[in-house]
Amino acid sequence: MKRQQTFFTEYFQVYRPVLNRLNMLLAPHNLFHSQWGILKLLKLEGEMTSAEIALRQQVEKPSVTKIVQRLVEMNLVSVRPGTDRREKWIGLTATGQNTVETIMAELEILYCELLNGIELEELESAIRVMEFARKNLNN
Amino acid sequence: MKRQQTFFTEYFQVYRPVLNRLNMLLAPHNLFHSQWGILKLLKLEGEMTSAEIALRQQVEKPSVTKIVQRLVEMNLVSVRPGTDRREKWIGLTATGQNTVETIMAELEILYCELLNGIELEELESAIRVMEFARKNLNN
DNA sequence: TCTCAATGATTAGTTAGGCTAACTAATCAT
DNA sequence: ATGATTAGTTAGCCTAACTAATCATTGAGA
Repeated sequence: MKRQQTFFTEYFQVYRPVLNRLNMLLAPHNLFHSQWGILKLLKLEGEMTSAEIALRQQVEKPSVTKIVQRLVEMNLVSVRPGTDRREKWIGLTATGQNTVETIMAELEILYCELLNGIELEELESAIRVMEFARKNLNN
Repeated sequence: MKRQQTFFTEYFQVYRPVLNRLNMLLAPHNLFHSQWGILKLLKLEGEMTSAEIALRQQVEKPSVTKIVQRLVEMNLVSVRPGTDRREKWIGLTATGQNTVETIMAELEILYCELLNGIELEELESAIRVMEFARKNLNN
């Protein structure tokens, strides 16, 4: 088997375990993985429209609508109309900011634990490989 | 942001694109990602029981039951009773073997394309990092 | 030997989170 | 002004996961 195949085999093999662990960490906050994905995006990049979230998360717009509605109900994000009145700008509430920061701190611990003992240089290589694949996929 | 966090951020960010691409490749074979996961497992490791598939794929047993039922309907896997009559051994049919081989060949091309230009040494690093994380997660 | 807890698998029912198709509302370009 | 495009939503479907409960079989101990 080619090493490229080994890479993706390993990639998929580690996905469920890491997802399960992530969901365990999110459960006390009543959040699921995809909700967290959007919250983190809004934290890192500030408010944006549904369409942009969809693009960034590589899902269709209706999927975003549904998740954002839940996040609004939970008072983690809020929506304000844009000057282009078709647009709705979605951003974190104060509660949302706090929640994201708390979870990020918890995640940092988890992630460091999981990779504790890995050489930094290897980590950088791994990051580069995945960035590379993602750029290739976007074309 | 710590590099460990960057790693996992990048890891999750590449998941949807790569999954979408994989599903595109699987669609002509009328397969979905989770079905493919089980088919590949059976190809690499030979026949096994539902319980073992569940363990290996890190999902609950009822999830396996449902997917295997579909694969049996599609004549890709078959089930034979074990000497312990509670057990059912699940394995690829001849058709299943062929299908898996075909898809593996297609995937090899895709995977090599996606990583074309990456140094082999970097690839090895990335594989090691993910293996390492997976082992850590299993404890 | 008989009982009963443990194990393997299934059934039933629920949920998140994807999708497409079809829609409304607003904007833009002729 | 009007036709096309864009942003977002709604409705309805599907996959793929989950839990709880059930059935059948096994094996170990009284």
